[in-house]
Amino acid sequence: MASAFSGTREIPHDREFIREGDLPQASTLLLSGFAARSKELSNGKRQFLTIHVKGDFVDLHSFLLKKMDHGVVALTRCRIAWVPHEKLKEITERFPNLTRQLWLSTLIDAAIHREWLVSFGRRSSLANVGHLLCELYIRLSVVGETDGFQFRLPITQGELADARGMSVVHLNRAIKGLRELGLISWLGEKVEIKDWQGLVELADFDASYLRLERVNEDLAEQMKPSSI
Amino acid sequence: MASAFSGTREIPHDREFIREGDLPQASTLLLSGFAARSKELSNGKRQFLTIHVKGDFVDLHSFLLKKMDHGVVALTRCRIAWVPHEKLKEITERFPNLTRQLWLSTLIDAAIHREWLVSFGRRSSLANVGHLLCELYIRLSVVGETDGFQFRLPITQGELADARGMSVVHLNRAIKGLRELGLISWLGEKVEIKDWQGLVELADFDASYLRLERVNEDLAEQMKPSSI
DNA sequence: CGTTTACTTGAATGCTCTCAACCAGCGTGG
DNA sequence: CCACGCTGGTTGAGAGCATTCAAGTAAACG
Repeated sequence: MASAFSGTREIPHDREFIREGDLPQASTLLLSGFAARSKELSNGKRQFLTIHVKGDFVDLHSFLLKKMDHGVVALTRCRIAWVPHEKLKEITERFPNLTRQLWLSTLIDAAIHREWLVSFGRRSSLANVGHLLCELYIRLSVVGETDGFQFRLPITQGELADARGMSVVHLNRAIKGLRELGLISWLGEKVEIKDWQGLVELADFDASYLRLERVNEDLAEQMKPSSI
Repeated sequence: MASAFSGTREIPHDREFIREGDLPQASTLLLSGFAARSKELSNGKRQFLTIHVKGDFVDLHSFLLKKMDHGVVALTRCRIAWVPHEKLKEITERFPNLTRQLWLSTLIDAAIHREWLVSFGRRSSLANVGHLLCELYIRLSVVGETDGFQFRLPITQGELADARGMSVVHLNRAIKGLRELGLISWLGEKVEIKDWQGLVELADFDASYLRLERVNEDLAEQMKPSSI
């Protein structure tokens, strides 16, 4: 067979295309657009757990975890492809190398979770927001979605607030603070980091947790050709 | 060979036995005691990322992530065993089933991270602390370290504060609050959950993310006998 | 004993949230 | 074409939450 992926699909903006409690039979790769893993509390509050960009597996973990402990929502229109779990199982039986890369990809997700935990628990609100911008900048640049220090971030402040565990108002003021420090500019969907070094210091950002070796791209590459 | 584990060691209380930046050549299993993954900021603040109990792999992810993005500190005296990464590699080459179980174990770590993210971002301080108590209660009961609704938690409030992303004083008041609601009692190291249902509701706790199938124990079991 | 560590409490400060209002841009229907 | 309603961004104000500083208590230890 030519590819591990079994199909492709468009997801409209704002659709929660994977739901908490689901038992997916396939794992989903984000081909384009932005998505977020999301968890809701019984009081209606929402917390995002990761923001996904082009090239990310959004629920590779469901292959072994079976039941989704969170949903995945399309923050923009998204294009996705998917790999049946059966195929993943076959990969783990026959291709140890690729298996380790898939495993690694989920480990990087966990490393991102850990940085977020530090942001939520111990960073100031400016540093918290700044850290996310650093993370997104690096991840987007790896997949060729940046232009110098600029990138498109088609996400509302309400969504960003859910990604940072704060209220919209407070998030807005944090952005204002970063602007006033001359660290960033933000017009519509266009974000520009005006002072990378300054932002990195403010946010205590160290990119090494992201493993810039283009893991996900390599992954998609390996699963595409007739190697499987 | 008889076992994937290549040795055993005692770690004294309070020792950070794995450090951020390390490149471990082996992964560590906690045989007894409590440990915490820990990250420090340049301003000196500390954030714990998980609390580990008997039976947990504390740095299985270092097998593929190579470089530790956080340290691991012994909260009590600990007994550990370790598996060389070489051995893990061999396992991934020859034992797909065991490989998936190891992978799963790291996925459960990530699921715990996600619950903590929700706690930090969107739960009240009482619910945040309550949620950790629920989590620890379940995890300890799985490894036979509970007695009814009681368990030993030999961890200071300062450490608990680092695990919840709050100040000691505030953590202390949250515990006081839980006590006053009649949900728990806490004398020295003895914690008792007086009203499990009430605590679960307050904390919005759903244990399914922990995968109670005793994953880690099964794992240790499989790696012990002469199957490898 | 005297010292140390951990827990507890009070008080003041500062951070963050909610509520509320206002503005700008955009699409729609009259 | 324009008025209208909608969504998203921005700001002010007050209330409530969480932090820090400081002090006091209690148990553990040499």
